[in-house]
Amino acid sequence: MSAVRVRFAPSPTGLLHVGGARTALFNYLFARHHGGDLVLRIEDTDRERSAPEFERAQVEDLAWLGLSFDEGPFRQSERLETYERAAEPLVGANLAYEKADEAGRHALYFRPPERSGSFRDGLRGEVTFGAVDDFVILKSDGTPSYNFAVVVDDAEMGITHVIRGEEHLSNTARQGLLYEALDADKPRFIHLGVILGPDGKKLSKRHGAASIAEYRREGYLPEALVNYLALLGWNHPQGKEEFSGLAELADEWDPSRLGASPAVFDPDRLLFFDAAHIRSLSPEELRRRLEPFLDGPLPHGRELAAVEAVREEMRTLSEATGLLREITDPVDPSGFVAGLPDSSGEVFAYVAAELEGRRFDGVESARSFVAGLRAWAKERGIKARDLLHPLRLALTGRNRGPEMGYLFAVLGADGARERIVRAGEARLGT
RNA sequence: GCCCCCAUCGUCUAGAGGCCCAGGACACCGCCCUUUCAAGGCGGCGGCACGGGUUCGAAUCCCGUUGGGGGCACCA
Repeated sequence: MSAVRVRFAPSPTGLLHVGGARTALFNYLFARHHGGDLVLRIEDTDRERSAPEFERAQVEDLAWLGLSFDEGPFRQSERLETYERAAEPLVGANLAYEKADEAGRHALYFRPPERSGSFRDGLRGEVTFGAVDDFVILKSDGTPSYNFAVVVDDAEMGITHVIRGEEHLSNTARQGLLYEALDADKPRFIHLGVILGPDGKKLSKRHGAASIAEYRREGYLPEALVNYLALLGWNHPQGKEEFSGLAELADEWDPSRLGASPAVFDPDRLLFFDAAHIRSLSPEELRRRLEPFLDGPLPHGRELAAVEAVREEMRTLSEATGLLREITDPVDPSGFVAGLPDSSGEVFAYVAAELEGRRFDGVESARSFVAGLRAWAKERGIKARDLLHPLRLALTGRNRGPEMGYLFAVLGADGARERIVRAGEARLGT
């Protein structure tokens, strides 16, 4: 059996979408699994709608996802003679004819010898069809039609497996007829179920953030998107659902686990995977990824502590700024001092004194400082709650947030002390 | 209208005749852990679209119905 060769063939008429990304991903994984090649082909035969910016943007998004190609990009717009040449034998065999429309434009039509037939789909078995009409193969502007260009290219490029969305099922009938007329070997076809929006219709711009670029901007991790998309129409033999990234997926990929049903895109589940992948990053790596999403520098000298402090709660990178602010925003103690327990005065005084001249060397040292405070409180007969909750309020003004150790580590001993002193003063003032 | 595809919890899915009065994950709810939120652990809610067959036995096979989706351009 010859080596596997697959392709991803987007048309540059818009941004890379979730559906396209998933098709690209499955082609990539299929190629990797079989040790074959993945070809990138740009289907830019629509002169009106195609634009180089879209091609660039899509290539960039694919790269961002980590999907690399072994060959290409090939552009159909640069292969026009190939299609013209391919059409000649069809004309000669009387299987193609020219016809003009009302506007006087002359296009070349294909007349299939048979109007029905069948092809084998990798996920559905034999698909039979009927009622194929004549269709255009060369448009009046000299560019090939989609169905013709695809067949000529897939044949010429030696594509062994065509993996694409199910919306192409009816095209495959036409293309099959073309392969036969051209006397070319048909590749194997695998049509993935379409991705649906929440309303059950094919996912599109109407459904909101459906472009990969947009997910990138919103701070989703490419590995999370890949993880989520991989599970749309595919599953792991042992039911494994969390994959660190493309490398692991490629290792565990098994094409026999593909399904043919449509799947509804679920933003909640994507978010879950994103949060999980964020939590699995090291503080250093997360800091690096966070860079473009922050609106200012991280607390100087305490950058990694800040990253760790928000890592647990973050679901997308863009949430980091807000979460960080919840720790570092200035605090106005007047709002909460009235509700503080009586022991707070003693707590604030003690902690402020303990903080004097101290330095935290990362999260661990802040944690052991907190452990010391706990021990002291226990000795003094102060409940952990009456120690930590007033402190949390003094430090951030909020009654929710990351564990206490992070707060000290992010604010620093001096910063924390200042806030505690002010809370203590505000308390006496009431 | 014509052609085609699909059909298990709200969603993603496991299930390739007995292991299933259907398992996992997301979401949701509750409990535990915890200074709090989140994470984590435990538990709950919730599904084989319907009708006929085939079979000792069907979520699993066949037929039909219904439902949903995709496609029928000189767009790809």
